[in-house]
Amino acid sequence: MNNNYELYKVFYWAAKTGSLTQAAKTLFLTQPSVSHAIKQLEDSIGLTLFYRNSKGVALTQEGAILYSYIEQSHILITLAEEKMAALKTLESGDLRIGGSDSLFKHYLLPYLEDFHLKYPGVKLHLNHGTTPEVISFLKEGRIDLGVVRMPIVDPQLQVRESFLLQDCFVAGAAYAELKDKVLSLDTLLQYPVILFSRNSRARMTITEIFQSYGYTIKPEIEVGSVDLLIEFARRGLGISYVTREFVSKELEEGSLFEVRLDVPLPPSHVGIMTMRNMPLTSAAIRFIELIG
Amino acid sequence: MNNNYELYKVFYWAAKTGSLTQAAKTLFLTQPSVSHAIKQLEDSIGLTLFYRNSKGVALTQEGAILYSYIEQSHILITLAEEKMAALKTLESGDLRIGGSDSLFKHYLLPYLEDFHLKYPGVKLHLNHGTTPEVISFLKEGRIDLGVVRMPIVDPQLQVRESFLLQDCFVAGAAYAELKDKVLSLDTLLQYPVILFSRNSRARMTITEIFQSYGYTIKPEIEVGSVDLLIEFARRGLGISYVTREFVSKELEEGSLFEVRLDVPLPPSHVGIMTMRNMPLTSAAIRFIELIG
DNA sequence: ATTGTTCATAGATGTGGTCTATAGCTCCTG
DNA sequence: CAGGAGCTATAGACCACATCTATGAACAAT
Repeated sequence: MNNNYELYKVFYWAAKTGSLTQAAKTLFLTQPSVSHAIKQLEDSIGLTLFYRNSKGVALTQEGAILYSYIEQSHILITLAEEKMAALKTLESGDLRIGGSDSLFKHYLLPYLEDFHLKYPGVKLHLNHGTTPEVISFLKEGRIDLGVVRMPIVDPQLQVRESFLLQDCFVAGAAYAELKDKVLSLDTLLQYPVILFSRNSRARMTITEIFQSYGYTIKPEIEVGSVDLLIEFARRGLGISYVTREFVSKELEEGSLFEVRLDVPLPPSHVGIMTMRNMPLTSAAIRFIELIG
Repeated sequence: MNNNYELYKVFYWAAKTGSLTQAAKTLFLTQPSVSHAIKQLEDSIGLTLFYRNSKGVALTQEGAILYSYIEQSHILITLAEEKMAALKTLESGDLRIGGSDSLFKHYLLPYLEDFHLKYPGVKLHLNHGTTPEVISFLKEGRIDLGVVRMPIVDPQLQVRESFLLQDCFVAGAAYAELKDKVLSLDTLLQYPVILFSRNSRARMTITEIFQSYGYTIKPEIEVGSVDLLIEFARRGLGISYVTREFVSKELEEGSLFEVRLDVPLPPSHVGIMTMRNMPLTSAAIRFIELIG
């Protein structure tokens, strides 16, 4: 017995409606097709499943036993189809994003809020980590997409450039004398510099920039979060290297000002990473469109 | 979404084996057929279910959710098919028989034992009742077949003639003087007659026979079971009208003897009744063959 | 490089699911 | 009792579509 499952669908409706004619209407078939399908099923099983009379059909004992199984099976398939539809329309599902805390807080938050309002059925899972950690999350399949600073070079990953971010040095009132100056790199190095402690993209970038000009940047203070970078700068503990967009509020209100340099600091994109050649969930696709 | 269930079978095996090629082998298809089927399913659902690589396929998040449903569904269908096979081969099932106690005890018992030994997986359900009761059991679908005395005339029923039974009058030692005589009906009526009390086929038959000869038979004693008919005759309380085959033991051992009459008592068949135009279960078919 | 996997694609093929038409049956109704 | 209105079964025709063969492309391993 290696039946075409389609026959069970026909059987289900014939049994449920008690009529081959009704089943045919439900399935958009003709009555002879249904009659034929039922006969096929009966032949392959080797048992009579229905008795027929001029009012329709009724299950035999054995047909009723079969129905008790097929009914359950049909319910599951129906649930599955409903679930799939829900996943497709984002009434349901999961979206798992990896990234740094600061990107979540300063850059992704509005998008996350927006997405959650539009698709409240989709559960959001945020996993923070450094860029290499996020990449391994992706490769392990623990997240659907990663949001990190460019550049990323990994043949397994597909990276979409998103928002442009500009890092810069900022200071607070304690260094007000620098407000209208344009500093050279070696001048800057005479001031205490506050850098992000972890192996972040930004930390690597600024180190490389100084090296390319023949200097070595050594922070006076290292801190573990962007919030502390900002806070320390405000309190006059030094000059922090931060992403300008993350301190826009402080720059506006004047609690921080940008320390300009005589060399350009290259901007960097936020990259949306996904696994190359791996299909995305509907939720992930939609979220990336949203950021787009 | 109104999918061909057959696609889910292909999906199940592709997911389970993690390989379209393996799934194809399992399903006795070619790999392109499976590939095509999966694509069809994905298109109709509107979601990607697998990601493909050179090692095979793996479920996406959404595919995994679908699989969790389809797997259960598949298990149920497999169980259903196994159950059907068991029903067909009589490893499982039910056989519901209606009839009189005396027929069960004196006639069907060896067949029931035989059947039960051959097919221990089939549960036997015995429902006793008078002939009209058994007929309604049948029509209500509470039994698969009825075993009663012929003749039965009912257009809804199909009746197979089975064993031939011969009713006769028997007496015990108290009436030893009748042993070698051949009695006329009116002579017999001078003795106390013991008849079955209920509206049995045998009771009706003997009443009609006497009436056809112009006599009325009125029992001295009426009893409610064949066992009592036999017991009362043995104890000399009268002459019992019983089925000869049911007292064969007593006739052999001499505790009862047949009272011969000068008129023939017509034999009657045991009839196996089933509903006309209603398919029988495998168990019922097999049992009827066995009696055949 | 070469070989052996994998899945995808294109196009040919033919099977079998579906159709139309019709018959047979039962029940109901005027 | 004839006629109609349900129902299912059967026969035969047909064509859609599931499946096939052949091939390509990508990747892994040797």
